[in-house]
Amino acid sequence: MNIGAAAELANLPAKTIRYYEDIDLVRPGRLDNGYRDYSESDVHRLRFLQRSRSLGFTIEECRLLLSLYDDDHRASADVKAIANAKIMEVDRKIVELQGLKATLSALARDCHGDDRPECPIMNDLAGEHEQ
Amino acid sequence: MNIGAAAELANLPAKTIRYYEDIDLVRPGRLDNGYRDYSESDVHRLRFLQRSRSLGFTIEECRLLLSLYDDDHRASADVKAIANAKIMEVDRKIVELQGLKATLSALARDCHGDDRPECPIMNDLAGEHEQ
DNA sequence: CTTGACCTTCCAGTAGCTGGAGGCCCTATC
DNA sequence: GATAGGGCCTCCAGCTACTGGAAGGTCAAG
Repeated sequence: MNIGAAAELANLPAKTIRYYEDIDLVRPGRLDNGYRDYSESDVHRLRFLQRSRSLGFTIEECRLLLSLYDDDHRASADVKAIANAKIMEVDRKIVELQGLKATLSALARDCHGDDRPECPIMNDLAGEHEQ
Repeated sequence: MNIGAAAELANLPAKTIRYYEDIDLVRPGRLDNGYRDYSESDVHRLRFLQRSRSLGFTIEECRLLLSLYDDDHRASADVKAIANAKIMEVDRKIVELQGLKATLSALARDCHGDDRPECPIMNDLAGEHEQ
């Protein structure tokens, strides 16, 4: 099948699929006219990629996950370890963003938000704070 | 003062400061030997930048904030609007990450994590799910 | 035969730096 | 005066994960 059809099935832009081929994540065949030709299993890999990307895994993590996907003798513990590492990473990010939000909210709360220049937010940014 | 001293005071790498000059966020003078020469007010701008960046503002938002910083007749409402927009953005991101975390946690919870290949995480990634 | 949709490759750009090469400047020490 | 070190300079490349666009080949329909 052509790249357009594969893109449809995998829910990925064709551009992205070509990119994935560039970085060796998927290797479709080629037709005589030069068009890429995707098999069912190629499409499975693409769907796997779009799902793992949408879950926040980086390309390199996806590469690792795909190799486990291909490995009949994998240990589910290895997969779980990757997932747990990602969960902790996501969690750190959440905490960081919550901190940001708290700081910004406190600043915004104290700002009159009128037509005068005086502004606690500006004061903070301008250095009225010791790191 | 030299870039090294400015970097120290602003808590930014010298490389980053040169980059900020490249994109016209700060314009230090030059000494006869070609070295950049930072004034107190340059350092204030740099500190402003590092603080706003650390609060999650993009470079373009920092540019806008700096222009308000320079504007004696600014309305604090304009600053507050920028902050509020950022808060909402951060909030959206938090919600997204919490969703990710929930999905990943559910998958990890159901995975035995032993030496056998069977794995609910892999099953999910492989498409045993209808979007 | 032409039109339009689809496919191809290749180049460039996004955000915000960061690393490194190659080379000049400055100060101190021998 | 020579040399060693550290700091400074510019310029180029690379990072992540695509995305847009140009220039051109292919295919099916009318």
